[in-house]
Amino acid sequence: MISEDLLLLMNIAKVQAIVSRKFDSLSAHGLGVSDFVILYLLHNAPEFRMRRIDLADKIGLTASGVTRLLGPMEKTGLVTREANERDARVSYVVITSTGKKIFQEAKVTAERVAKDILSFKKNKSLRAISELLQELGGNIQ
Amino acid sequence: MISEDLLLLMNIAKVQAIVSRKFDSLSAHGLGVSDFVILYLLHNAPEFRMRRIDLADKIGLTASGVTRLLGPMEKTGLVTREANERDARVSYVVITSTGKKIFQEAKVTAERVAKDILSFKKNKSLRAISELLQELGGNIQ
DNA sequence: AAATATTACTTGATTACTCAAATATATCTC
DNA sequence: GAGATATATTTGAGTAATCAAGTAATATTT
Repeated sequence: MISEDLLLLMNIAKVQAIVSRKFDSLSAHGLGVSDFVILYLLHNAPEFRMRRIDLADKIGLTASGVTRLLGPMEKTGLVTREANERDARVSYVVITSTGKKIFQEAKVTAERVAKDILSFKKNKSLRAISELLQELGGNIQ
Repeated sequence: MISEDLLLLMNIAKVQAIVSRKFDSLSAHGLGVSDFVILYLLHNAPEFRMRRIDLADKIGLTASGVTRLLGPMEKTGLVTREANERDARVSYVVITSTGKKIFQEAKVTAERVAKDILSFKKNKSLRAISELLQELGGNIQ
């Protein structure tokens, strides 16, 4: 009927939909999942800054999507904007100290959710992806 | 800094974002990814019909989301609505012959995209999920 | 150095969802 | 069999993204 490849990709989509709803608890910190990942990336970036385009690439969204996400984050003071002296097209995103603080707080929540989702994993070594997806609710066949 | 579990989930999100953009080619058939999956599930369901709630569960979305998706699909004649004689709360979704035809056409496209995305997989046996995600662009660290 | 192409980013219009609440029906409990 | 609870679905309001097109600056070609 349908290939294993296509099935796998449909199941990744399903798992992601389920998982992203579980991360709704990040909203207690005023963050969506993508906001959290952005803060994570900036927190680990050299000088706490990245170009928008590199951020987009790293997080797997389009430049447009990143622009939309950053708007509210600038407004609430999680990140700021800084120009590049050599190239006026570029504007860096920099995480603020508020951003770092919120990230640390949200990380606790996110880790708890992640642990909860993957709790069945225990000490077994890494399984094949389809088994993992199966256990995560990816059971389209 | 951050657990492997959380990293894994962030990478699933990233991969899904990348993959779903690649499936944009389904729009040539007037479908989004979720529309395609709905048609697939109905196509394989007994009597080509499912309750909305079961569809939601199977696809991994909320009942609300399913309602929103089905509206346009009813309008374009891919599916119809049928009542349950025993339980007036329930309305079945049934795939139409048009829906079946469009599904078969879209399946060709979807299979091509899936094959393209997973082409590197070749005949190797299933790899561990993080390696797979890595190859799919899930390289957040 | 002028013309062309490329890159970084933003914007307008749209889609695909979410949650919380509402509605309607069915099922349980006493 | 009346009242309380549970289930299936829809709706209102909002969020998180998309693409295509636009702007502005830089880099490349001629």
